[in-house]
Amino acid sequence: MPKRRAGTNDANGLRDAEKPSSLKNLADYLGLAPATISLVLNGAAIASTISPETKKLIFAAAREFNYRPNFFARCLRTRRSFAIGVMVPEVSEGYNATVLSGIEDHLLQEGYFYFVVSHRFRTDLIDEYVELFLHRSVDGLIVVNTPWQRELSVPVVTVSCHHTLKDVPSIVLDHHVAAEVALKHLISLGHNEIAFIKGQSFVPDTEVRWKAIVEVAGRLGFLINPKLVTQIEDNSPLPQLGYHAMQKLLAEGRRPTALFAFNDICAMGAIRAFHEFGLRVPEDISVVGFDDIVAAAYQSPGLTTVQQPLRKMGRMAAESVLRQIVQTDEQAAEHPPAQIVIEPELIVRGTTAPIAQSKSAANNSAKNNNNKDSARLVAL
Amino acid sequence: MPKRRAGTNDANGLRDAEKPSSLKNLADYLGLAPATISLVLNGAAIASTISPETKKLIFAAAREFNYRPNFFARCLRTRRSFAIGVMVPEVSEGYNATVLSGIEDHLLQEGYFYFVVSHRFRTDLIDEYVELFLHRSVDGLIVVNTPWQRELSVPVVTVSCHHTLKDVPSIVLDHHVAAEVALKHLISLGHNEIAFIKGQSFVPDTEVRWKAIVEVAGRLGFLINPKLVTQIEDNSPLPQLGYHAMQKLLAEGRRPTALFAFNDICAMGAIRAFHEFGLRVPEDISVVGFDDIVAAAYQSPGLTTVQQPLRKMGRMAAESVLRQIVQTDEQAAEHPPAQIVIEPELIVRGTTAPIAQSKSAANNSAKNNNNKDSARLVAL
DNA sequence: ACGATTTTCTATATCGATTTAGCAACAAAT
DNA sequence: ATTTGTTGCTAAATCGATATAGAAAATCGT
Repeated sequence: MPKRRAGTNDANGLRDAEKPSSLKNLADYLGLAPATISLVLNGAAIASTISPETKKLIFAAAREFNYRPNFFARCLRTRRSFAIGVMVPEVSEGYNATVLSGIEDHLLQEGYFYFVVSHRFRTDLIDEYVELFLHRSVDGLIVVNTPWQRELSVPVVTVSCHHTLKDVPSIVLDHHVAAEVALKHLISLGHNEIAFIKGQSFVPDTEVRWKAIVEVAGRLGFLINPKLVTQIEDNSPLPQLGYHAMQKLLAEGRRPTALFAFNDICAMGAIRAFHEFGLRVPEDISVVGFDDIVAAAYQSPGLTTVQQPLRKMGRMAAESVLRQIVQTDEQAAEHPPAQIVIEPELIVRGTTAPIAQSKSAANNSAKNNNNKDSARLVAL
Repeated sequence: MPKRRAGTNDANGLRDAEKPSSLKNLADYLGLAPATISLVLNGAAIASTISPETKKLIFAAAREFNYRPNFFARCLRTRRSFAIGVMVPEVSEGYNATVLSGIEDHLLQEGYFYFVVSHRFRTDLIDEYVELFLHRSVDGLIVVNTPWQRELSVPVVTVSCHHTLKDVPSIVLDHHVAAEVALKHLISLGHNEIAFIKGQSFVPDTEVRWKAIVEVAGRLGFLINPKLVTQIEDNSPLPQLGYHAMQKLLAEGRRPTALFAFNDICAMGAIRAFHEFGLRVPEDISVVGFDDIVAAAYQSPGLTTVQQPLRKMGRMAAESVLRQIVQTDEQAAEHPPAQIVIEPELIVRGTTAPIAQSKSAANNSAKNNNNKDSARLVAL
């Protein structure tokens, strides 16, 4: 049984008992060794040999003084920071922000914090930030929507990066399913002159998605007209990209009956271009976006789009890094990390309609609920 | 001059010279004391007494072995973490994400990282996260768009929190100017039946903004019709809020000629409601949003809105915390922290038009460039 | 030639925890 | 009465840097 000294007995003065915020002070106060307290508070195996009364006293004192072990001291000793580095092209972009929120959900719930950096597709920054992360001893890394080919000394998980590394798990969308639901939807509405906007070449999804579209089109017997395929190139999330792409196409005299855009943002820009050419959406031209960022539902009419469950993807990435981190500690390479393929879903809203629809309604939003399609219908 | 030992001489074996990643190893390699190296690499004042040749050797070795002081050891000793905690209601929401990107810009540039947490307006989470931040020894805190009344032991800066704390600097919008530009714009277009959507009561901007509107309306001699004022209450960033508010209003038989919404998101929801009631925007009803989130420009027609320079506000917040942090080290309370008031700007796009405009154009986007108004005109 | 400086570095305590090896005291077993 | 085993704890060595007081060697002044 430890002999507790009154706080006022302490050489340093009266109110000493009021501030044992370090382990040492707490130990002094309780008349125990720091080691004992640490052992008990951390629930170490050996703590089972400590007498229950002592434990009770320790817990009581810890609570009384609201003792929290110094984070850095602990990190230094245990080599764990309980921090994850997250790399995105840009925080303020809807896609990344939504993935982030999924990541955050899980990490905070598990007691981890995360650092965010935005590289804006500058490869020098990507490398630099990796170094900074390692220097901060993050316990793991989540890389979102970023060209990536590195294995690191800490666990890494990627989201939509399409790398070829064996030991880096990745979360990716099933782009074949995506292409299939979108094309089938448009084809079933009677569209055969479909324009496509491809993503920027530095965006990892671009190539994979386009290959999937080409492959699926072939399988469905749909002919892609190369004249209707455009690619955006600037590094900017702005709808100008889609706007200019479609302006150019229309100026060339092309008149597609539908558009399948690389993402919702350029779909919105494209719609603006259509309006300026006097084309109504969806009466004159149907538009399918990609991602289902929050703004997609805000549009009127709401944007029909291929939904990526971004939040879920972020959450899965977080789960995967944490799993690897714990695994490293316990049984290394037990479950080999794998690629996780996510199924997208077509969200049919107001920007798609059968070809050559009657020219009536400007008030269209309530109408297309009749679309018979395998897809889920979403009110707003 | 230090006598350098060859790495292979070392007791531990051959390739020892290849891994002096700790100060001690580096010291062994150079035949110097750790203290010497630390002093030199940190450019301490006393390092000026160290011979230039030795310094050169130290720098060379540090570069050769890519030496980086262990972050935690350093934090433990210096009581600085070079990390800032950032608290937002929700990362994935456009407003916060944009502020975040401004914060990030400046922090990373200055060698700081940041942790993000989303509290979703749960006051218990707000308190809990503050504790976690303090436990992680963040050097400062940036609190965005969050009810806040605490002073802490570390520097805090708030963005749009409207607290009354003397020593916590805050970045806020000038809501009087905001109300003025918006109301003047609508009034100059001939609107006198203006509907208002107020924000949720738990959002700090709500009350301040509404008071400003009332005050400015009075000054302009504009009569606010209480029957046209609605308030959203759910905690959800979704446009449903604006949608339902306007649905209800229209169902009651009210027919405002314009709407000034609390934010862009509910403006978009409101527009959806107008469409369903067969009202065209802007021909039948004008809409002014607030914030100018990225999606506002994507709409067609583009949303006329009061722009908050969110990114800049984030950047200023970051500048302010860092200033305080450095100040604490040097001359405490030299420049007393202040409230920084930011001027908003009206961005006129396509959702506002003169009252009783001819019913022509569905194709309206290029039109309103003729609006003579003090506001900036934005193409897309 | 001897103390006083200056130059150039070093020893050591510290930051605050974790963790392993092991000590003391007493009970049980032989 | 000695060995063996428990029970209940502690000492001391880390983790890797920083910072202060001061030591050893070289230079200088007289």
